[in-house]
Amino acid sequence: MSTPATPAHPRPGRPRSAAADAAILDATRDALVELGWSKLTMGDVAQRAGVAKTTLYRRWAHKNELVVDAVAVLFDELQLPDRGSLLEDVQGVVLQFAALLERPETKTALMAVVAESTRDAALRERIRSAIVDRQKRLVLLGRERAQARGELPYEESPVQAARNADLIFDVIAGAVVHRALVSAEPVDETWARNFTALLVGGLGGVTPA
Amino acid sequence: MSTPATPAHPRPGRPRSAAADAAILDATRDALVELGWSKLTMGDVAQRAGVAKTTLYRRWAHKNELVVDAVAVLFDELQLPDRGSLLEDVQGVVLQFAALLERPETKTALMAVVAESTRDAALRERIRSAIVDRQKRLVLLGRERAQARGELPYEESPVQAARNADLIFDVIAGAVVHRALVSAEPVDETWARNFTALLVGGLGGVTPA
Amino acid sequence: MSTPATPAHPRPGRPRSAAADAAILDATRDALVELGWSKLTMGDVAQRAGVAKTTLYRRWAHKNELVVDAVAVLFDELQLPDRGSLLEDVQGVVLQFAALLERPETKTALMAVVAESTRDAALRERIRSAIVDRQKRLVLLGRERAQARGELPYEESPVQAARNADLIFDVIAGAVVHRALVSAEPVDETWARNFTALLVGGLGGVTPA
Amino acid sequence: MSTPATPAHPRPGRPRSAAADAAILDATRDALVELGWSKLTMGDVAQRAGVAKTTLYRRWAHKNELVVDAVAVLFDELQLPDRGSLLEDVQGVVLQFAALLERPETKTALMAVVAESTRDAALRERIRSAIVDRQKRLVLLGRERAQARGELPYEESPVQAARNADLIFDVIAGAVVHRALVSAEPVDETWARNFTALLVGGLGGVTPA
DNA sequence: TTATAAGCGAGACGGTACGTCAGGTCTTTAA
DNA sequence: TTAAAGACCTGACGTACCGTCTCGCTTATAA
Repeated sequence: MSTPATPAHPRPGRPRSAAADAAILDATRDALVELGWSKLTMGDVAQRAGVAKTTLYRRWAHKNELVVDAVAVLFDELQLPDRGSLLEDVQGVVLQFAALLERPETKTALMAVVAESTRDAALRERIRSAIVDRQKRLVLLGRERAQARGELPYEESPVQAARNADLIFDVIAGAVVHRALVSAEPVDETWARNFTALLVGGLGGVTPA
Repeated sequence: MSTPATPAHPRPGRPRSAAADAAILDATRDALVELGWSKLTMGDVAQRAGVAKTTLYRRWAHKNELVVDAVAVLFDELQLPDRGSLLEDVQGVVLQFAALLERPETKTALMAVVAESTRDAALRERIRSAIVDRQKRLVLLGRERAQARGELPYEESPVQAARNADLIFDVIAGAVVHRALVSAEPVDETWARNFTALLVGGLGGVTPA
Repeated sequence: MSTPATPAHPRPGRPRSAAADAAILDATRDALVELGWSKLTMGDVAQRAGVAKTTLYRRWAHKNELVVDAVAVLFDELQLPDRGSLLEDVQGVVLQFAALLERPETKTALMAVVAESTRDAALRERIRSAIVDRQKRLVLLGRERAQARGELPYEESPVQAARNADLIFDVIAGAVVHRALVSAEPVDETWARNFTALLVGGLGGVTPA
Repeated sequence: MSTPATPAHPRPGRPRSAAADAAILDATRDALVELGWSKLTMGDVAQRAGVAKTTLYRRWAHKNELVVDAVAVLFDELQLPDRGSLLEDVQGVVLQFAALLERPETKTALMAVVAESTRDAALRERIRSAIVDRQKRLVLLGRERAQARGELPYEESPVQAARNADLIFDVIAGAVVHRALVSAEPVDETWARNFTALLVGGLGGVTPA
């Protein structure tokens, strides 16, 4: 997947088909929707993509890496619309994230690759760089806005700021994932409001609807 | 797995071996430690347990159900020691939960079965009844104590109380799981302290170490 | 199957059910008709007979012995009606034997147990005593009649007589079995006439229809 | 098993290994010798041949077809040496055939596949084309020679000639098989002489040693 | 009347082989 | 060198029967 933008000396032989790459990733998402993670097979993906198995393996050595790449792009669609207040901004991103987790591709794939990653450092790194770290931007942006609005104080040190962002990311992402996939309950407006209130106000100040 | 307490008329034929049940669950945990979820095979578990494959399949039709049952009992070890304050109680259970997730059996298995459950309602129900619902006791007990201590107000209605407990459970469990397995960062004393502070005080009152 | 007619001192305990014996043999024949030799299973026979597997195994240790016993009785139905001449007598028994081999029970079972017997001396002996030797009576009777009619000379010695009977038995039985099962062609009146002519007249005098 | 002589456009993909074919058939014969028909397993054959089970199943769907093909070639070794007279020629082929049936591969396999063929038309056809029909050449050649020598008359019609050959084939093959496998008695010089005398001279002219 | 002993139906049990399927690799021909 | 096609090896799958066992129960004879 490391294609140099301008190859100084183009490698000899037939060049790789860019169309194949796209077809494979599309086919992977389709297969995830239809079959789910555990019944998705490399042979089936190759067939859907109209590509030989060798072509697939030349690009992705393992099913889990293929799925991470196929799914990662979906997470980049998440946005943080400015809705005027920290509370509303968080609520908005929670609902967006929940909607993403409702899609069958992500629902079945995310936990599966995370599970695999507990025994595979390379996969863990790929998930982190392709998905997790990229989405921290939402937390950073949200905090910036809240600080600009005066809803949150500025951190005293960059280290503390980073640590803080990580913590908040784990809390928001973790809560939504747990509600949606483990508890298997809907993440609707009500839940999002209650969660946001808890997050902003803390246990002491909780006053759910 | 539903053995009536007092079978009025015991079923005919040779009864199932209780020893086999225990041996299989033990073997499953061992295999999880050594091989992880994805490399665990039914045949291997049977062999480790000194049991025929048919004996295993007679009890558990699928690998994921077997693993849920094998792992569920570990979650029952979680306890909520009374450490004097809500903050310290939460911190304590967070660290306990993190320690549990550090164990190779649970680390590799939990996310995997959750992933499978997204396409399998029966499995989802089994996870809920064997693991999730059983651990909500910790939230309920913690809240009770905090209310007795005057740290938290009493809920106005039972419905609200239940909804509230579910929310808090998702937040705590979700955050710890996300930190430990997705972000793959250690859940140590410092993190636990920061998280607890956030949970109790909310975003506004966050003052991490 | 060696139950003395009048047991001097009947063994203690509950006696074996004679009904079970009959039910098992009937069930075996039924199963042969429906399933054929290779798909017949001990468990299925037991079930058809309304009998536990243990009851079956207490009587017959192996499927092949059971089948020999179940089928042997059918061969005893063969008879040698006196049709007036050696030629016609042979012809008659050939057609009878062919009809027996057309029955699905025997067709599927006979060659199968013979095949098994090539590696199992005990089975070989059982086949010989339960089927083969019992049917030599037909040859002996036929020869007797032919000799009485003056169609055949009397043998010079008992040894030669026995050897001769064995040979003729092998030729008749072998030819019919080979035609019916190996060549898989019908043993009809025409064939029986031609075969009989060849057997009686020899290659030199063959004048088929 | 239908390999076109000159494939105009060779099929795409890796061609099947001819070495695998040979190794499998050899392994099958070895396994027949060591284990016999009923204990021969596809997995074991594959292992002996140093081939994956899938490779085996790609060529032979059933054990019985595999065995027919493995054994058929042995029957092609039968020859009809010119020993000067019809009587001696028949005697010679009888002994050869008996020797072939003494080999453990054929002894255990022949009756077994015939037994299976009673319920499987495709197998029946395979046996006929691979074994039975090919060996009728022996009868045809023997008759030709005898007719040239003036020992046998020429048939009046081709139909009659064919029918006659089939009959004689069934009688010879049937008698030898029955003697060797069903009666389980040796086919030695003496028996061969007696049988030949009976075949040529008929029951009336029988004068065994 | 009560042992004692075997038979019996039911079904669990440890095994072996089945035939299939998926993961990856290798070997063809064509581009 | 890549690509498509498909053969190949490996290893797990879940099932079917095997023949044995362990239950609770029945049915005989002998004490």
